[in-house]
Amino acid sequence: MGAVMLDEQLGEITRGVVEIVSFEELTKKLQKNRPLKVKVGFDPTAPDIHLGHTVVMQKMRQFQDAGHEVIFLIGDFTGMIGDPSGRSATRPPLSREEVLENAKTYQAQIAKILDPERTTIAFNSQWMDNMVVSDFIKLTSVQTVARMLERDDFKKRYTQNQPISIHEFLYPFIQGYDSVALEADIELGGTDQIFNLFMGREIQKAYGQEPQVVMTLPLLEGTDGIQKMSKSYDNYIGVDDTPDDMFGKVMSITDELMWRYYELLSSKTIEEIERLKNDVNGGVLHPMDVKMDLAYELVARFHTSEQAQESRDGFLQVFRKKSLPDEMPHIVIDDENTWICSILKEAGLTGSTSEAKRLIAQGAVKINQQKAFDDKLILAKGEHIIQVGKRRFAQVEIR
RNA sequence: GGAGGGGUUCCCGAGUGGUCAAAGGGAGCAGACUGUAAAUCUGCCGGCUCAGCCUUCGGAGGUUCAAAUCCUCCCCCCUCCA
Repeated sequence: MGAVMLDEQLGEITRGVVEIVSFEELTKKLQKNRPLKVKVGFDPTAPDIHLGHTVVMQKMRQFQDAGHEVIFLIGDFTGMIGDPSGRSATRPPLSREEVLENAKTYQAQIAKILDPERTTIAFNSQWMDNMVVSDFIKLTSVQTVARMLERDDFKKRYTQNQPISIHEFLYPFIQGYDSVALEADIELGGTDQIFNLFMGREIQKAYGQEPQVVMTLPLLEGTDGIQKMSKSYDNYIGVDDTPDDMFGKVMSITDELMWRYYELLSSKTIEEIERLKNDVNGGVLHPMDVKMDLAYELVARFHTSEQAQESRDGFLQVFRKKSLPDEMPHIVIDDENTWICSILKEAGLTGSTSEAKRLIAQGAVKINQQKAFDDKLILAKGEHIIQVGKRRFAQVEIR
């Protein structure tokens, strides 16, 4: 590899990265002129890949394109024990079948970003299942309790009298040992993974391996704009979300957050994004239009540009012209005396009949474009369009 | 093993016998205003064909006309001591 190619590769690979430990080591590894093993771990309990994941996956893709080997490591071993990191709610352990099922879902979804031909999917149960206790104790001797308590979330919980169970201490060792088993050259992760990533280095050194280079990537905030995007906070946009959902969710983020999404998700360059920002601030461009472009780009990436076009049209129709969408769920009610609140619940427009009743009282329900205030209403036979709030629609047929 | 503190509705957190489906905040939802948003204001925020009823305050029993609140046993968490 020549000096020019190396520089080019370094530039691309380090773009958008928060921290690299260390740049010198990375350079040396790249000069080895062999495909490097790039490891990234994923949790098997939440098989839905969302935009937050794609930040690191995009980076994986760049490594692939540069000819390196990417290992998509599924932490099924820990998943089968039951990772308690949600603190109060101990997650139920997954069975082997469930893990495999989730892995399949992963495989289907990662194909949207990674090159499946050049992606190795690995499971850490492959080496962890057979580790004997004496070996495991030896592994844990690499680190001290004081060092473990330095970790941010442990420290926080410890000082706030929150429980920390022993096995939570153990997970970083397993993750670190995964790097030994895989002989990882590089490990990528979100900035919240720093501790675990460094653990990999320590453990590799203890096992006589050259320590992996650690690269952290920014965490994407969820649609609430506050917490990191995560399924458990219900603030995520999944790559498998329907085009309309995805478009709508992107449009619902704040103008402020939109720029963060541009930076971390869009294929636009920093300069282009700056120009957009200036134009919006200067009143040349409308923030809504800029947001729609982002929504379009993302839907087009994870679905198709045709679908992105359709979603945009549908969005404009519903929100700008305040007319009805072309397509909506269709449900059939066989009993013509069905209570309106039950219909709302059956159609999935509300979570319960109680909620339906409340929403009607608040004027949130429209039947055939007319606000309905009577929760005793009985719909006549035939087709009705029911709307709840701004974006929930259903076509109901009473027989 | 000992002493003390604690487990409340999605989250945080008040509540020590009736006025408690349970203060307050957050999140969420809806209405108004907008640009679909943000900010702001307002309302809702366990379920049920619903002016009534049913199920909730770690679990199981008990006392009482009446319990999240009192008693008994159990489970879990935290701190200090051993």
